[in-house]
Amino acid sequence: MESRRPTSTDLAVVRGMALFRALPDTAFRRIAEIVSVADLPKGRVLFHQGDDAERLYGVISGWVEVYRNVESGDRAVLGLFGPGETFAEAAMFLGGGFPASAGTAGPCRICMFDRPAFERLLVADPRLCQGMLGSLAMHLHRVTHDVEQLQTRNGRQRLAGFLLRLCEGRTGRVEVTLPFDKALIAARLGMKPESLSRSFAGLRPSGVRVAHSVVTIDDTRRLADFCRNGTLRSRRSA
Amino acid sequence: MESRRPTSTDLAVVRGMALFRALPDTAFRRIAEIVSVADLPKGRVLFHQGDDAERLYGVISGWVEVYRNVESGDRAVLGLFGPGETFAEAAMFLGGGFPASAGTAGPCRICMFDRPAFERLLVADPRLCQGMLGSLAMHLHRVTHDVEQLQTRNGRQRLAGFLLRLCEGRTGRVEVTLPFDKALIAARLGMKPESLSRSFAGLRPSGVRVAHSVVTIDDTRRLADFCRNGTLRSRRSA
DNA sequence: GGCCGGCATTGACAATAATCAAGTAGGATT
DNA sequence: AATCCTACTTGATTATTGTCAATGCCGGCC
Repeated sequence: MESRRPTSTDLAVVRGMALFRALPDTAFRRIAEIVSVADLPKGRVLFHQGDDAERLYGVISGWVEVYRNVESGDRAVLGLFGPGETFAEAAMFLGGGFPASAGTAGPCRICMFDRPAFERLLVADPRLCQGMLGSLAMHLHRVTHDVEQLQTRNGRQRLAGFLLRLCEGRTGRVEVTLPFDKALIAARLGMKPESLSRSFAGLRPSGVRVAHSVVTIDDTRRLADFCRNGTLRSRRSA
Repeated sequence: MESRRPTSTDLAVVRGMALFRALPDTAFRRIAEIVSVADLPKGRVLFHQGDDAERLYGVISGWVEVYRNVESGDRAVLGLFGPGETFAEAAMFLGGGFPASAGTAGPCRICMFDRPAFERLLVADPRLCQGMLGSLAMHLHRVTHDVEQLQTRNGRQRLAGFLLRLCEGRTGRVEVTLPFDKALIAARLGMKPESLSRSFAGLRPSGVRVAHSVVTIDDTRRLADFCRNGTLRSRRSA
């Protein structure tokens, strides 16, 4: 993988990462010295599960997919990471092999920190340590949220939740563009592509229409309601 | 909740927790000074989601259940913690409210660390910080594993995996005792109690028999095989 | 012992999702 | 324009799970 020094625009993104946000400028300068970036096309593998975890990664632009191949042959998508997000912190911290694989879900620019250099900074700066704790805690929350979704919601509801997160706070009538392939979305939501198609169809009564990769949501509140209560009936609750 | 000072046996368990394992004795003495323990009956709530995260918890003996109540009325069990394990680290570190609730899954003895005192030690000792990072990383792995299971395996397979973990390395013909209610196991595996019953029934052909809370596994290898490959057919793979 | 209550199982059915097999629609290539 | 390819959709069928209702089983309690 051909890597190069970061531009100042790249550095601006790195500066905003949860890991480094709390650092004072002087400490961040050390970080800036050890980061390298690379532009990658879609479908490139960053690391395989089992590889030595010798790097920490971050996304400058585009999306990265973290997944595991299970023995039975299929793939569990554990996370999708976008601009400003870091991943593989835990693996790098624990050392040993990566517990999962990662690859690009589209063309993207990533940044990397070599383990030895990063670790030197980590032990030397308690604030970086705090940042690392914060990052891990956030990842933990996110994954925990996935467990909750998988345990308590059906496919349609999980898709509704996914679409609503794409809205990023906008409400009412919203049009969003799916940031990656539907097959990947399906895997991310823990279902097969066929089921995703049918789930989209099942959301039509809740005001969701799809054309190519553009999704129109008539009313985010209505969709949020469906996400919670399942079918269109309103009764039921604890 | 009536709490008291830890006995030396309690402290031995605390000493072995991943959070503190790497600390030298002198540093651990500080920890020992701020820990308190409490004996609780089954069904006691430790904290509710939303409560101020003012404590870090650990289990001395028994089992604690961490769960979330979702709007639609049902409950997602996010984790079960046994002797020597800590939980709520992330919440305590991030501050704010607990993202989930916790309660005892049976009679148990827990230990607690108040946030202000613990945080003072945390910022003062990089090794404690490392321990915290290690703990969070482990939790992250565990939860990630749950996502993988939920995404790629059906109920029977997840139950098989659960039983195998109860075997703790023993192989061949093994007899295990379920450490808590079946309703809780069901919730933990992301299914309804009825489905758990049927899953147990479905594992009979793979050499699993249940009586009360005692499960007999004819051959762990056979069960592990089922856990991977699903049905009893042997074909298929990547 | 007989009664009661909680947990657990079973049965019948509906809902949800996987599987297998065609089909369709774009986009790129030639 | 004809083609090919890939991503996606749809249809038919089976497998898996949830739901609701009924029952069984065991332990505590009178």
